[in-house]
Amino acid sequence: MLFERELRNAVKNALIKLYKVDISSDEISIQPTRKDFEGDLTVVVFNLSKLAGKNPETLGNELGAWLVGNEREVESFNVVKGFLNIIIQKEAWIRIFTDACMDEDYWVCKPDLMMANHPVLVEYSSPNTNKPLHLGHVRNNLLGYSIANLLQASGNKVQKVNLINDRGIHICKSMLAWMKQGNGETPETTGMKGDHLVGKYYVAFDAIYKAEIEILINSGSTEEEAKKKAPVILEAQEMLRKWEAGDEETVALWKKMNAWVYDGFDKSYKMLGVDFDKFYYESEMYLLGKEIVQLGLDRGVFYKKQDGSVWVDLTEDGLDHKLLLRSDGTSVYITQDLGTAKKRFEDQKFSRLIYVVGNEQDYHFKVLKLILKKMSFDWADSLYHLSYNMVDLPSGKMKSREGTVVDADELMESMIQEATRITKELGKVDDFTDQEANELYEMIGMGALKYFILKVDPEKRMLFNPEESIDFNGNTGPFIQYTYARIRSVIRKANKTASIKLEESYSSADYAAMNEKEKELIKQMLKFPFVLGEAADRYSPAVMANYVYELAKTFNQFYHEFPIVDEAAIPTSKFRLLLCDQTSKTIKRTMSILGIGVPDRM
RNA sequence: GAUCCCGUAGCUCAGCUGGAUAGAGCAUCUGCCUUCUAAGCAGACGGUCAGGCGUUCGAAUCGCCUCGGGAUCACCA
Repeated sequence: MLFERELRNAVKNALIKLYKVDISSDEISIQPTRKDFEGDLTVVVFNLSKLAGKNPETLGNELGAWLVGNEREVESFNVVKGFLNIIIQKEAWIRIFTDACMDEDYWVCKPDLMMANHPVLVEYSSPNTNKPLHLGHVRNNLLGYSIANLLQASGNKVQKVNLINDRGIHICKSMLAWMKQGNGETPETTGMKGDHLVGKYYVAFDAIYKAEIEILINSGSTEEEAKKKAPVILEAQEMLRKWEAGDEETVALWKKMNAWVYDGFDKSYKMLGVDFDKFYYESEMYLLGKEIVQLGLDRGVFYKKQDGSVWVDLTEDGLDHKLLLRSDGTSVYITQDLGTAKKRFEDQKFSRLIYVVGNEQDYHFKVLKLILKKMSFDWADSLYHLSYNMVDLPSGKMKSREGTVVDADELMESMIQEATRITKELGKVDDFTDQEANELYEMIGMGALKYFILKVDPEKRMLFNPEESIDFNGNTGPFIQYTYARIRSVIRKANKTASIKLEESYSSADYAAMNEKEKELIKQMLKFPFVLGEAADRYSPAVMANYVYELAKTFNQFYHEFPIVDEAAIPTSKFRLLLCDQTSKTIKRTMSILGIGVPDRM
């Protein structure tokens, strides 16, 4: 935090000078002063009072007096119940703020050139190609995209990658059902989005499957047997074998239906505003696992059973034995991930590899990392599983097969419709062209959705109630967008006057009578790089979301209380205009990390 | 059964490596548009921070236990 380090050192010196007590500076606790007290920074003196042999009250007063006498920027102090509140000179705040306004580097972390050849890989989205995206994927995509932005903004070179699960039994199920019931339907003939069309047949497969299971059960099979013996599942498995054998017809159908899905995903990604630097396909990666299995066997980390299956013993790490290769020689899920990780390191020499994957796979990634460490790849420690929690409905967990999923496309559509309705009702777009208005509806609707999801800490499970629409008032995306538009509007107004308009440079001597709200705004803006750092460390866009909300809120209070453009008070107006401009920039910058756009008018 | 995550206002969520009287929004109620956008501002109401024990000058935060919710532990992915 601003001034924190300086104050820490000053307190350390004071303790030496006053009491001959020398302690390490991180034993000194400094925090921003709470709102209800006067001050900028607060030194907690309880633990110091023991060392100095003074009671907290006396120590606070003596320390405060010393700081005022010896530190130029400390203006005054007060002591309340063992808390030493320090007041920093207004001039210092203004000077630092105006300097920061003219210094891009304050707000943007320059990329570290040393690390340019060691990018951070962020893997996210990673959908299956048998059904459209749902709300869970939305959280994944928004988080992944935003975290990539976050890391980039804090100086990393970032590569966004999407590992598409395009092969396996699930896609065979859709293919099979389409062959049986599709009558040659395509996205073109039906007008359906490709991913939804394929999803329709995935559901159709399940219906056939269930019906067959029931018949088998009625004719005396147990449920377990029936699930294994149903003709349609056997057909799907046969299809998978054909696919692996490269059967032309099967591969052609697979390519055709996957292409439909990709076309659909493209549209959803575009609407979500997310993108990728590179796509990987499991169909191209799944064989990589075998190499690593051989390597593990060579190194004696893995072992082979009689039946030919390959395992790793993790019991000494408190886990179990884990299968790495089936007895028939085919690879399992984790085998692919092992191979893929190794290949990625060889190709990219990443400094970090971040997997944005739901917390139901915590165990998987724990094992993945552990195995790589056992194989003594030193980059294994650079793997990080960004484990986010589920989105729940009031009825509980979303389940594809029970039809209780919230479809991503429908959700986005309904958000935009809601934005349209409210915007029209408020009469905000009477002078907009149709195109401008539509762009605005989309920006607001998507802003509401994205903010709603991103403001929640990734580790926490969150609840979405489809019955209640997402708010547009209060702690929401539109509130922040509105604040931005409001500021831009003020600046447009000021720029019409010759005397106040926004200028390139600003001399800090113009305004000394800064009020409390102005100071609060300045403090919040100067906090930006610290907040960014914290958000990046914690991989948490929620930190940025909560920050920008606080900033917007503070601005609105300031806006309400003080006139900005006033030709009878030009120096004040100019200073306030600078505050406005910088607030809007900070809002825009933060929102863009969240992947949310802000409008000039709304 | 074992392991991991979570439990803060009626609802949805903040609360950083322990610090002052636990904060927002929504909902309910009350004010404020003839001055820069009322998607706003100000106020009221609302809490045994799941419960207990412990560590500490100080615990929503750290440790242990109990209760409640969820996830994972496949020759599935």
